[in-house]
Amino acid sequence: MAAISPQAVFIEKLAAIFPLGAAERTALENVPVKVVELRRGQDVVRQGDRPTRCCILFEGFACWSKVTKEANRQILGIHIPGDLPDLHSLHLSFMDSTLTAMTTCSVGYVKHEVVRDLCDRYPGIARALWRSTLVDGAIFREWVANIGGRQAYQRIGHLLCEIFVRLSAVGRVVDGRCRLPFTQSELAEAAGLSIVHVNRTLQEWRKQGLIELLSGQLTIPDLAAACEAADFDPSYLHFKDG
Amino acid sequence: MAAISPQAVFIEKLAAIFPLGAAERTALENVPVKVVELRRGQDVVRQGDRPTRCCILFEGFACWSKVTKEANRQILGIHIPGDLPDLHSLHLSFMDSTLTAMTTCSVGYVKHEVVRDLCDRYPGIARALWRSTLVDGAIFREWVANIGGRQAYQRIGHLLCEIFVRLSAVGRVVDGRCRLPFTQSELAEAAGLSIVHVNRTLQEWRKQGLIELLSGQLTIPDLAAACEAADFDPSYLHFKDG
DNA sequence: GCCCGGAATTAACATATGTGAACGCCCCGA
DNA sequence: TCGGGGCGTTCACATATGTTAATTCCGGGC
Repeated sequence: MAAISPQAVFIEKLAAIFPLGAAERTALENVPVKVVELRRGQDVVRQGDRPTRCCILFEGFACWSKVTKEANRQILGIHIPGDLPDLHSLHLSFMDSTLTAMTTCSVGYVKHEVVRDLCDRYPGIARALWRSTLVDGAIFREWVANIGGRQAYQRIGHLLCEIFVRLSAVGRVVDGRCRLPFTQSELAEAAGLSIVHVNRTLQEWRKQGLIELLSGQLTIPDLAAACEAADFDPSYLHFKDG
Repeated sequence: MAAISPQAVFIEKLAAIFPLGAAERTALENVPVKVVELRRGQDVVRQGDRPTRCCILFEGFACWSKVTKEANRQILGIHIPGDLPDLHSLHLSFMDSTLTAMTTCSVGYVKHEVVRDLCDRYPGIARALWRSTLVDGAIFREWVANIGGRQAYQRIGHLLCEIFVRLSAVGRVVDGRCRLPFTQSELAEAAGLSIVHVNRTLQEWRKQGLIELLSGQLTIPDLAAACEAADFDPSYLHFKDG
C-alpha cells in the first residue's frame, strides 16, 4: 500500500477545519515534519517546559494532566489521532500542563518558527490553526461543565460518548465499536472520581446495555440512546461548523 | 478628569498581551466600538447564538455558563474588567455556552468583520488576539484541574485566589481587598458545590483568617499564605510570559 | 422608621462517592 | 511451568458533600 506522507495528514486535518487554497496546500506540503514513536507513559511536553516545536498526533492517545498538591493527577483532556494537542505552545511561552502518551504514539514535530512563518504568510492557515485551538477550548469548557455539574453516571458516560464521537469523526469507529485502551484508573483521573467508583459506574452502564468498555474496546450499540442517557450533545465539538 | 476612549482601553489590553507597533496602534484607534450598559442577569450572548460581533468588558463581572439536564447551571469561567470574553466567536460559528452579566456591566462591541480585517492586515494584532484566547484556554484547563482534583476547601480558595490575582493585575486590589459582589449561590455554581457547602467552606476560610468574602468585598490579607493553602500557583495565568 | 425579599447561616439528616483491603484474572517473562 | 505484577472486581466501612427547611441578617424601597 502507498505510504501517506505526514504532511498529507496535516493538510487534511487543517482542510477539515478550514478550507485551504492551492498555495496554502503547497506551502504545507513542504513543511519539515519529524516523526517520532513514543512509548506509553512517555511525556511529549512537561509542565514548565518552553518548547520550540509543536506536534501533530498521528497515531495513539495522549492526555493533558496536572498534579495537585495532594499528589493526585487530574487528566484535563484527551487527544486522539489527527489532533494538534499543543498548538497553544506557539504563543504561550511555557507549558502549564503535561502532555503524556497514553498508548504507543506516533507524533510529528514541527518547529514553531516554521508554523509562525506559515501563519504570517497565509492568513488562512493562521485562521485554521487558531480555530483548532478554539475547539480545544470549547472542549475544556464542556469538561468543566461535565465534572462540575454531573453525577458520576452521566459524567463517565459523557466522557466516553465524547471520545467515541470524536473517534467516529476520524473513521475509527466500526460497527458501534472502537479501540479505547484506557485503564479504569485513567478514567478515574479524567473524571475526578475514584477507581472503585468508576468501576461501579461502568458496570451500571454495562447493565443498561448502553456503553461497554471491556478489554480495550469501547462499544456503544445505540449512540443516540447513550447520548440521551449521558446528557451528551456533540455540538460543542464544532464539527461541521459553518 | 479626562475621558478615556474605549479604544484606548482595548489598545492597552492588547499591548499588555503582545507588543504593538505604531501602525497597529493607529489602526486600533480607529476601530468602531459600540459601548453598551448591561444590567445584572442580562445575557451578552446565548448558547446557540451566531454572533456577528465580539465584545470587550470595560466594567463589571460576567460569566460563561451551561445548563445541564438536571437543570443546574454550571459556571465555566469568570471575566473581569479588561477581558475579551467571546473572542472565540470570531472563528466558531455558534456559541457553545452563555455569557451573562453578573453585575451591571459596561461592554464595548466590535464587529467581527472589523476584527477579521485587522487580523489579516496586522499579524501582530492577530497574534495578540489569538494569545488572549489561549490564556482563556489555560484558565479553563486549570478549572478542570481545580474542580476535578481538589476538595471543597481548596477549590473555593483556588477560585477566589484566581480572581483576586487577576483583579490585582488590573489595579482593582487595594490594601489586600477588592470589590467582588458574588453571591454564595454563584460561587456554588462555579465550584460545582451546593450553596450550603460553600457557606461552610467560606466560614472555614474566614476562621483561618486567610480569605474573607463579606458584603461584596473579598479580603486576602496575606496572599502568599492563601495561595499556599489553596494550592494556587498563578503561573497558568501567563501574565508576564516572555 | 418600617417592611419586604433576597441572601447568609444553621441544623438535622440523606447519600454519593472515597478508602483500604482482599481476591481473582490474565498476560508476560524467566 | 511457575511467579509476579498490573488490572478489574468486590466488600465493608468512612466521609465529604448534598438536601430540605427553618431562622436570621441586611439592604433597599416606601
